[in-house]
Amino acid sequence: MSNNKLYRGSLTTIIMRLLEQEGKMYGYEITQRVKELTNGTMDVKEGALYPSLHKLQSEGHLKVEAEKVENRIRKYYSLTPQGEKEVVNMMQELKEYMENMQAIINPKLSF
Amino acid sequence: MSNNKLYRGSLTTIIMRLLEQEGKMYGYEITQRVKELTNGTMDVKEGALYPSLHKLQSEGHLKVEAEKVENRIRKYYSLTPQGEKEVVNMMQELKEYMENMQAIINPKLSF
DNA sequence: TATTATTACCTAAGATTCTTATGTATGTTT
DNA sequence: AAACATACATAAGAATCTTAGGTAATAATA
Repeated sequence: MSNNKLYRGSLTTIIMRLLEQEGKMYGYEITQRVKELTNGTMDVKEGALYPSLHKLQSEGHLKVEAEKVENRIRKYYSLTPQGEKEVVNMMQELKEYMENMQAIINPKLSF
Repeated sequence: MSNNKLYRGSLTTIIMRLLEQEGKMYGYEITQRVKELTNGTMDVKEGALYPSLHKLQSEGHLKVEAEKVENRIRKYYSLTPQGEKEVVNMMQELKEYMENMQAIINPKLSF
C-alpha cells in the first residue's frame, strides 16, 4: 500500500467507497484508480487486494459478475444492499478516526 | 484501540506525538490521556501499548527513566534526539495519509 | 521475432500490529 | 472483605498486510 503503516486497516474502506462511487469495478481497475487519485503515492498490492475482495464478498458486502473482455476475464464487483449500508458505517468510522487523530495530534488548548 | 480497524497502525504515531507535546509520560498516563482527548471513544489497550513502548525504545526513538511514586513504579518515556526527528516524519506521513484518504473518499471532480 | 511490459486473475509464507486473556502488586473506595 | 483504580508485564491467537511466486492473454519494443 505504501511504506507507511497508517494505511493498514483502510483497504476495505477504500474498496467499498470506490465501488459506492463507481457502481462496479474490477480488481485491477481498483489498483489503477487508487494510484491515479493519490498521484502515485499509494499502491494497492494485489496480494492484499484479492483476498480483501473475496472476504468482502463472503461477508455479503459485495457481489461479483465475471465478464470476458478481449479474451481476458474481468470480475466486476459491486455493493450488495447490505454493502450499501456497511459503506455508510465505514464512512462514519473514517470521520471519527480522522477527528480523533486530529484531537490527539492537535489538541485544543483547554484554558 | 476501538472496534474500528482504521486505528491499526497508528499507535506509535500517537505515542510519539504525545511525548513530543508532553515531554515525558508513563504508560498508564498515555492510556488515560488518549481516552480524555477522544471523549472516551478511543481505548489504548495495555497489551498493545507496552510492547509498542518497548519496541520504540529498542529502536532508539525513546528513552526511559523509572521513578517511584507512592510506592509504585512509573516508567517515564521521552523522545531521544533520533525520536525527535522521527516524530516529524510521522506527522508528515499522517498528513499524507489523511490527504490521500480524502482524495479517494471525496475525489475532486475532473472536468 | 523474441523479449519485455501491461493487463488480469490468484495463493501461500511470513511480518507486523493488534485483541484477549492473564499475571503481579500497591492503594483507594465501598 | 471485595471491588476498583493505578501501574507494570507477557503470551496466544486474530487480522491485515508484504513479498514472492504462479497462470495467461495482449501490446509494445528491441
